Amino acid sequence: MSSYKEKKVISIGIVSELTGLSLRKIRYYEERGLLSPGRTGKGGRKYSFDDVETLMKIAERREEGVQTAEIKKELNKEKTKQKIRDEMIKGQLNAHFRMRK
Amino acid sequence: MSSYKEKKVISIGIVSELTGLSLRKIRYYEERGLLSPGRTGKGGRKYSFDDVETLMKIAERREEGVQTAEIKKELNKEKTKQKIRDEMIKGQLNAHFRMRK
DNA sequence: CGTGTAAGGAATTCTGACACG
DNA sequence: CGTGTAAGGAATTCTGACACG
Repeated sequence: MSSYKEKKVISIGIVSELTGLSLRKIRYYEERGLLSPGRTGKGGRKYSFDDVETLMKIAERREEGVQTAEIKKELNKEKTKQKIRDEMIKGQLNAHFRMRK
Repeated sequence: MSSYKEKKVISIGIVSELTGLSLRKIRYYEERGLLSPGRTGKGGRKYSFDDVETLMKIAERREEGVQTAEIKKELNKEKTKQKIRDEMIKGQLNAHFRMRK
Protein backbone atom coordinates (compact mmCIF):
# COMPACT_ATOMS: atom_id res chain seq x y z
CA MET A 1 0.00 0.00 0.00
CA SER A 2 2.33 2.78 1.19
CA SER A 3 5.72 2.42 -0.50
CA TYR A 4 8.80 4.44 0.34
CA LYS A 5 8.14 6.78 -2.59
CA GLU A 6 4.97 8.01 -0.94
CA LYS A 7 6.14 8.38 2.64
CA LYS A 8 6.36 11.98 3.80
CA VAL A 9 9.67 12.08 5.63
CA ILE A 10 11.95 14.62 3.95
CA SER A 11 12.40 18.13 5.32
CA ILE A 12 12.24 21.17 3.07
CA GLY A 13 15.97 21.87 3.29
CA ILE A 14 16.83 18.46 1.85
CA VAL A 15 14.13 18.82 -0.79
CA SER A 16 15.72 22.10 -1.78
CA GLU A 17 19.08 20.38 -2.25
CA LEU A 18 17.49 17.49 -4.14
CA THR A 19 15.57 19.70 -6.56
CA GLY A 20 17.73 22.80 -6.73
CA LEU A 21 14.66 24.92 -5.93
CA SER A 22 14.65 27.68 -3.31
CA LEU A 23 12.64 27.23 -0.13
CA ARG A 24 10.49 30.13 -1.29
CA LYS A 25 9.59 28.42 -4.54
CA ILE A 26 8.82 25.11 -2.86
CA ARG A 27 6.48 26.80 -0.39
CA TYR A 28 4.88 28.89 -3.11
CA TYR A 29 4.02 25.88 -5.28
CA GLU A 30 2.32 24.40 -2.25
CA GLU A 31 0.42 27.66 -1.70
CA ARG A 32 -0.84 27.39 -5.27
CA GLY A 33 -1.98 23.83 -4.65
CA LEU A 34 0.52 21.99 -6.87
CA LEU A 35 1.54 19.62 -4.09
CA SER A 36 0.63 18.80 -0.49
CA PRO A 37 3.48 17.99 1.88
CA GLY A 38 2.73 16.46 5.26
CA ARG A 39 3.35 18.28 8.52
CA THR A 40 5.18 17.38 11.70
CA GLY A 41 3.45 17.98 14.99
CA LYS A 42 4.79 21.51 15.28
CA GLY A 43 4.36 22.70 11.72
CA GLY A 44 7.43 21.46 9.85
CA ARG A 45 6.80 20.40 6.26
CA LYS A 46 7.53 16.77 5.30
CA TYR A 47 7.88 15.65 1.67
CA SER A 48 7.93 12.28 -0.09
CA PHE A 49 10.14 11.22 -2.99
CA ASP A 50 7.00 11.49 -5.08
CA ASP A 51 6.75 15.14 -4.03
CA VAL A 52 10.38 15.64 -5.05
CA GLU A 53 9.63 14.21 -8.49
CA THR A 54 6.58 16.44 -8.79
CA LEU A 55 8.72 19.45 -7.95
CA MET A 56 11.21 18.53 -10.63
CA LYS A 57 8.42 18.34 -13.18
CA ILE A 58 7.17 21.72 -11.99
CA ALA A 59 10.66 23.19 -12.36
CA GLU A 60 10.86 21.98 -15.96
CA ARG A 61 7.49 23.41 -16.89
CA ARG A 62 8.26 26.72 -15.18
CA GLU A 63 11.47 27.01 -17.19
CA GLU A 64 9.31 26.63 -20.27
CA GLY A 65 7.33 29.62 -19.07
CA VAL A 66 4.22 27.70 -18.05
CA GLN A 67 2.21 29.30 -15.21
CA THR A 68 1.48 27.47 -12.00
CA ALA A 69 -2.28 27.35 -12.66
CA GLU A 70 -1.63 25.51 -15.93
CA ILE A 71 0.91 23.16 -14.34
CA LYS A 72 -1.60 22.35 -11.64
CA LYS A 73 -4.10 21.18 -14.26
CA GLU A 74 -1.45 19.03 -15.94
CA LEU A 75 -0.54 17.41 -12.65
CA ASN A 76 -4.17 16.65 -11.89
CA LYS A 77 -4.58 15.00 -15.28
CA GLU A 78 -1.57 12.82 -14.64
CA LYS A 79 -2.95 11.87 -11.27
CA THR A 80 -6.27 10.89 -12.82
CA LYS A 81 -4.56 8.79 -15.45
CA GLN A 82 -2.53 7.04 -12.79
CA LYS A 83 -5.66 6.31 -10.78
CA ILE A 84 -7.31 4.71 -13.80
CA ARG A 85 -4.23 2.57 -14.40
CA ASP A 86 -4.25 1.46 -10.76
CA GLU A 87 -7.89 0.52 -10.93
CA MET A 88 -7.42 -1.49 -14.10
CA ILE A 89 -4.67 -3.48 -12.44
CA LYS A 90 -6.85 -4.02 -9.41
CA GLY A 91 -9.66 -5.17 -11.70
CA GLN A 92 -7.38 -7.65 -13.43
CA LEU A 93 -6.27 -9.05 -10.09
CA ASN A 94 -9.84 -9.40 -8.88
CA ALA A 95 -10.85 -11.17 -12.07
CA HIS A 96 -7.88 -13.48 -11.71
CA PHE A 97 -8.68 -14.48 -8.17
CA ARG A 98 -12.36 -14.91 -8.91
CA MET A 99 -11.39 -17.41 -11.56
CA ARG A 100 -9.11 -19.35 -9.25
CA LYS A 101 -11.76 -19.79 -6.55
CA MET B 1 22.01 2.22 -8.99
CA SER B 2 20.88 4.36 -6.05
CA SER B 3 17.23 3.63 -5.26
CA TYR B 4 15.09 5.61 -2.89
CA LYS B 5 15.67 3.06 -0.12
CA GLU B 6 19.33 3.97 -0.04
CA LYS B 7 19.11 7.74 -0.28
CA LYS B 8 20.13 9.52 2.92
CA VAL B 9 17.45 12.16 3.31
CA ILE B 10 15.63 11.63 6.62
CA SER B 11 16.45 13.66 9.71
CA ILE B 12 16.93 12.01 13.08
CA GLY B 13 13.67 13.32 14.51
CA ILE B 14 11.62 11.63 11.80
CA VAL B 15 13.67 8.46 12.17
CA SER B 16 12.87 8.51 15.87
CA GLU B 17 9.14 8.68 15.08
CA LEU B 18 9.44 5.96 12.44
CA THR B 19 11.30 3.54 14.67
CA GLY B 20 10.08 4.49 18.13
CA LEU B 21 13.70 4.78 19.28
CA SER B 22 15.02 7.74 21.28
CA LEU B 23 17.50 10.13 19.67
CA ARG B 24 20.04 8.96 22.21
CA LYS B 25 19.70 5.34 21.16
CA ILE B 26 19.90 6.15 17.46
CA ARG B 27 23.09 8.14 17.97
CA TYR B 28 24.55 5.49 20.24
CA TYR B 29 24.07 2.69 17.72
CA GLU B 30 25.93 4.84 15.23
CA GLU B 31 28.70 5.43 17.76
CA ARG B 32 29.05 1.65 18.08
CA GLY B 33 29.28 1.31 14.30
CA LEU B 34 25.96 -0.44 13.65
CA LEU B 35 24.98 2.08 10.96
CA SER B 36 26.40 5.08 9.13
CA PRO B 37 24.04 7.97 8.44
CA GLY B 38 25.06 10.70 6.03
CA ARG B 39 25.71 14.26 7.12
CA THR B 40 24.42 17.61 5.93
CA GLY B 41 26.92 20.38 5.35
CA LYS B 42 26.68 21.61 8.91
CA GLY B 43 26.60 18.34 10.79
CA GLY B 44 23.00 17.18 10.71
CA ARG B 45 22.52 13.42 10.41
CA LYS B 46 20.66 12.08 7.37
CA TYR B 47 19.21 8.56 7.23
CA SER B 48 17.89 6.31 4.46
CA PHE B 49 14.89 3.99 4.62
CA ASP B 50 17.45 1.20 4.69
CA ASP B 51 18.89 2.75 7.83
CA VAL B 52 15.40 2.87 9.33
CA GLU B 53 14.98 -0.84 8.63
CA THR B 54 18.35 -1.58 10.15
CA LEU B 55 17.35 0.33 13.27
CA MET B 56 14.17 -1.70 13.57
CA LYS B 57 16.19 -4.91 13.38
CA ILE B 58 18.52 -3.54 16.04
CA ALA B 59 15.57 -2.69 18.28
CA GLU B 60 14.27 -6.25 18.02
CA ARG B 61 17.62 -7.79 18.86
CA ARG B 62 18.18 -5.40 21.76
CA GLU B 63 14.81 -6.38 23.20
CA GLU B 64 16.04 -9.95 23.12
CA GLY B 65 18.98 -8.82 25.22
CA VAL B 66 21.60 -9.02 22.49
CA GLN B 67 24.53 -6.62 22.89
CA THR B 68 25.42 -4.08 20.25
CA ALA B 69 28.76 -5.75 19.46
CA GLU B 70 26.93 -8.97 18.63
CA ILE B 71 24.27 -7.21 16.60
CA LYS B 72 26.99 -5.46 14.65
CA LYS B 73 28.44 -8.83 13.62
CA GLU B 74 25.03 -10.05 12.56
CA LEU B 75 24.44 -6.98 10.44
CA ASN B 76 27.81 -7.37 8.76
CA LYS B 77 27.02 -10.98 7.92
CA GLU B 78 23.75 -9.95 6.35
CA LYS B 79 25.51 -7.29 4.36
CA THR B 80 28.04 -9.84 3.08
CA LYS B 81 25.28 -12.23 2.08
CA GLN B 82 23.50 -9.46 0.24
CA LYS B 83 26.66 -8.55 -1.61
CA ILE B 84 27.12 -12.14 -2.75
CA ARG B 85 23.52 -12.24 -3.96
CA ASP B 86 24.02 -9.00 -5.89
CA GLU B 87 27.16 -10.34 -7.55
CA MET B 88 25.47 -13.56 -8.55
CA ILE B 89 22.71 -11.61 -10.22
CA LYS B 90 25.25 -9.42 -11.96
CA GLY B 91 27.07 -12.56 -13.10
CA GLN B 92 23.87 -14.03 -14.50
CA LEU B 93 23.16 -10.85 -16.39
CA ASN B 94 26.66 -10.73 -17.81
CA ALA B 95 26.45 -14.36 -18.93
CA HIS B 96 23.13 -13.63 -20.53
CA PHE B 97 24.36 -10.69 -22.52
CA ARG B 98 27.56 -12.46 -23.56
CA MET B 99 25.39 -15.17 -25.02
CA ARG B 100 23.23 -12.75 -26.95
CA LYS B 101 26.18 -10.99 -28.59
C1' DC C 1 27.27 -1.50 28.56
C1' DG C 2 23.28 1.15 27.24
C1' DT C 3 20.49 4.96 28.01
C1' DG C 4 18.61 9.32 30.19
C1' DT C 5 19.16 14.05 30.90
C1' DA C 6 20.45 19.07 31.49
C1' DA C 7 23.46 22.57 28.96
C1' DG C 8 24.76 25.89 25.57
C1' DG C 9 25.13 26.80 20.97
C1' DA C 10 24.30 26.49 16.11
C1' DA C 11 21.36 25.56 12.18
C1' DT C 12 16.52 24.90 10.42
C1' DT C 13 12.03 26.14 9.54
C1' DC C 14 7.78 28.88 10.07
C1' DT C 15 4.70 32.82 9.04
C1' DG C 16 3.39 37.33 7.35
C1' DA C 17 4.97 41.17 4.91
C1' DC C 18 7.20 44.37 1.75
C1' DA C 19 9.43 44.75 -2.80
C1' DC C 20 9.52 44.41 -7.81
C1' DG C 21 7.09 43.89 -11.76
C1' DC D 1 2.33 36.28 -11.11
C1' DG D 2 6.43 34.45 -9.15
C1' DT D 3 10.24 35.08 -6.32
C1' DG D 4 13.66 37.41 -3.14
C1' DT D 5 14.57 39.02 1.31
C1' DA D 6 14.82 40.79 6.20
C1' DA D 7 12.40 39.81 10.78
C1' DG D 8 11.35 37.51 15.01
C1' DG D 9 10.26 33.41 17.03
C1' DA D 10 9.88 28.53 17.70
C1' DA D 11 11.52 23.85 17.10
C1' DT D 12 15.52 20.77 15.82
C1' DT D 13 19.86 18.94 16.22
C1' DC D 14 24.72 18.77 17.76
C1' DT D 15 28.43 17.62 21.07
C1' DG D 16 30.52 16.45 25.46
C1' DA D 17 29.54 15.23 30.02
C1' DC D 18 27.61 13.39 34.27
C1' DA D 19 24.62 9.74 36.19
C1' DC D 20 23.35 4.96 37.05
C1' DG D 21 24.62 0.45 37.02
